[in-house]
Amino acid sequence: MKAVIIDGNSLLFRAYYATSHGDGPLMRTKNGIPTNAIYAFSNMLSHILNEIEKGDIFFVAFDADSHTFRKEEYEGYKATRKPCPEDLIPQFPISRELLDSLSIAHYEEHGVEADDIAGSLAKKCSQKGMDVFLYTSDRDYLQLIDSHIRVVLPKKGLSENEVMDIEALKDRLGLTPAQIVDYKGLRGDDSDNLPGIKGIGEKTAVKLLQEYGSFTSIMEKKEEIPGKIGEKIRLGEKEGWLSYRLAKIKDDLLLPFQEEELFYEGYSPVKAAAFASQYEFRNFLTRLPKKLRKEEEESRLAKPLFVSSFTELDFSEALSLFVYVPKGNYHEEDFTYLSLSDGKRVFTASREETLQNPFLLSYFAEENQKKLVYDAKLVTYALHKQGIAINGIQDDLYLSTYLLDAGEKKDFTYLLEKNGYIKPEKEEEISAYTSFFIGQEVKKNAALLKGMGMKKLYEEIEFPLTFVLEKMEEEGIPLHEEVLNTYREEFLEKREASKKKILSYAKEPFNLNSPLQMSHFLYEELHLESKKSKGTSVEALHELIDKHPVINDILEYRKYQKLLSTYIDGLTPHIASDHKIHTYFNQCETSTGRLSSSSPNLQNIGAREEEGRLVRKAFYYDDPSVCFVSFDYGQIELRILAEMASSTAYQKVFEEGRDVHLETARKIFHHEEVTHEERRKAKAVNFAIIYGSTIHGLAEQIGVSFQEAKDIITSFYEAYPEIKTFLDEVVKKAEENGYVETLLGRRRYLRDIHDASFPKREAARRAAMNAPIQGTAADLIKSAMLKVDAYLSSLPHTSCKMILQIHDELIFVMKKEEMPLLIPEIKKIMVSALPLNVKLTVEEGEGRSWYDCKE
DNA sequence: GGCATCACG
DNA sequence: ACGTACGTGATGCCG
Repeated sequence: MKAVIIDGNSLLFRAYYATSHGDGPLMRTKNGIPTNAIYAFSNMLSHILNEIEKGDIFFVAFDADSHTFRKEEYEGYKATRKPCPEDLIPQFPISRELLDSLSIAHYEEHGVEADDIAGSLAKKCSQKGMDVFLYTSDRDYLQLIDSHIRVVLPKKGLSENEVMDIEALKDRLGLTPAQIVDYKGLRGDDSDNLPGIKGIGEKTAVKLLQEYGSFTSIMEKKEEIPGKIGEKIRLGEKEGWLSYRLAKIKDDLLLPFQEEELFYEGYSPVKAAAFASQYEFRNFLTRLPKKLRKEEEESRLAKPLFVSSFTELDFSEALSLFVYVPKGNYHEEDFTYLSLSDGKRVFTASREETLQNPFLLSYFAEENQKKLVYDAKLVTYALHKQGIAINGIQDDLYLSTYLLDAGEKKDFTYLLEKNGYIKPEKEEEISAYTSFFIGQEVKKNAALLKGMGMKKLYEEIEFPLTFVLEKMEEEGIPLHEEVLNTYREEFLEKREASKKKILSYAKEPFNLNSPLQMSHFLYEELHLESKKSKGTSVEALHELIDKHPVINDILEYRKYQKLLSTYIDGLTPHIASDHKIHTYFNQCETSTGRLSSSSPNLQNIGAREEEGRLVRKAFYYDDPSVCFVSFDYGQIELRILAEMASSTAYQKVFEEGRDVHLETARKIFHHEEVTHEERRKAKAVNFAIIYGSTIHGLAEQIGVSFQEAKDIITSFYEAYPEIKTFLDEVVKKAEENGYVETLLGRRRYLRDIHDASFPKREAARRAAMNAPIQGTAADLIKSAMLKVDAYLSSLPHTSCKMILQIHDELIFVMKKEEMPLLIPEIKKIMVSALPLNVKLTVEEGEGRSWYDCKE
């Protein structure tokens, strides 16, 4: 049998320094609690756990505090130690939580040190014939070694250890275990501030011990020892004895427990999961050995009661419903399984079984039967796809998990594992287990969201919005393939012409799509040079534009290649059998609260350049009386900045309907008459402010010197001082709380805000400044979408549908005859979607195709 | 699967 | 001494 005994303090210190940097710990939770030592310590523990069996002794000893019997006897004890690092202190109590979460025994006692506790236990275990392993980085422990006791010292990388037994000790130091104490009596110990005998160093100490055997026999024969050394011993006798006594680890403490109480019985995956979740250790659970899971816990967790009829479920409260679509592509693929659970029992049905079960179908349709789901948008779409009506969805675990921390993983297999469940393999099992735990997680999340001030954001914005997005995805947008085909011809021709020109400058043909080969062509073959960038990006190519005619051809080639690959060939396969594009509006993807769009992305269809914009001509309705109508907010992020910063001067610009970039230009250039160029620069300044840009970044962007950029920023903040105050406050908040928030309380955590690396920290600061602005703009348009949707739903006969959202823009399909009623109403709803002080404007455009919506 | 590039707000 | 605008998704190389 094995006994593993750990010096918790020693290993925590070791763990701390191994994972710290000049600037402090390398890890913190999103709330700023340092966790680096705990993390490394937990890795050590899981390492050890992988090497023990149930029934072995597993025990951790700690120092209770610094008042020990040694300190009592000798005031100088450990007096030369550096103070404990500030960021390690809060990790001591957490280390106890960690051990408790793994059901590992630990003990500390006022007045004695961890060594004494560990030493006393080790001796007892040794006497009982157990193999004892003492884990520590403190070499004092070497004195405890005997035929059963070994000391395990961590090596540099922490992943490797050095095991010291009697043999190894003799080999390495030439001493027996008992002589470790003798040695310290003679030599002293700098780290514990033990003086030893003055004038006796390493060499002399070892020599004396080899000659006389022990400290006590040296002292007995002190009068016989000749020369200077004898003199020194007699002179330093008192200090020697003191050091000898203090260096001796107690091995006869009376401990208030029996060894049998320390047998390791395994850990509870639930408790371990709760710890991992609280301190944000993502891989913690996966590193723990499965064989040490507590069985009763595992069975309680992993084995819901499977029932064969869904009528066996308890319907008195909301049921959890999970719908499994293999790759999540619910537009194209059918669901394979769905599961319902009341928290104890689980019922699973295949798609075929579902469709043949009329009781199940009527349960789905019933509004009064409340359902808790993971991804309500998917559930609704997947069921609608089979012609199944679904009502009464009350809560969405996917959405609430996203709101709690947009940066955290939230796919259901991850959540299953994180909560201590085994990782199911089969689709049917995944479905079953996920439905099984949705209920309890949804409740936990609701409480968390409430505590974090996001209850309203969840209940009144995100949750209802998911059904609006579902409708938009189902509705889709018509795309005419034959129009795309005409563009394909045109773009192909132009691309090939450019390709031919480029290759005429090259020695031999090469792959123009390869950045590597392209840069070889530019820099090696043509010997082009530029001051700054080395790559082949648009910016880099512009640097070279005057040096060689091929650059323009490359830019042309790139343009048509992009259009062809992404917007012509990329879009075509997404045209569904109804001749429409059904994009996915991802509601839980971005860190700021924006939506994103994928498969295909309809939020980045050409708009800035004419040829890219042409693609929009392929989006139109066959019925000529049906139009695209777009509404976009003007300078939404700048207005929100003015609002959040409470800058009345900046708000006034908008209130009076003035050109904001022109006004900024006047402020930063200090004159009324502004040139085109000055307005362009001012526009860049406004963006720079929103993006938290540095002076350097701005200088780079608008092509002025560092000093000029600095003056510009200074002038901007002189004109609008509240904006500087606001941005400073936001960064301060990020540093203090670990997160920033939008007007509606949406959070963004910035873990890198305390990072040791300067660039990472700076990036986090910029993100901190931008997130409240971009996120509040997202809050605003989401609120508008809900209100417009409610308005359209209130109209009994309208055929108008909201079909797209592009961050600051909403696009509708509308019958011409309805426009006079709907357009002003939608505008009104959008500009008043949230109660703000700053004035909002919405521009509207309409036309047969998407292209025609803007002039 | 990561990187470079480029489309959008 | 470091390297600089925020947020996305799709495509095509390359190892």
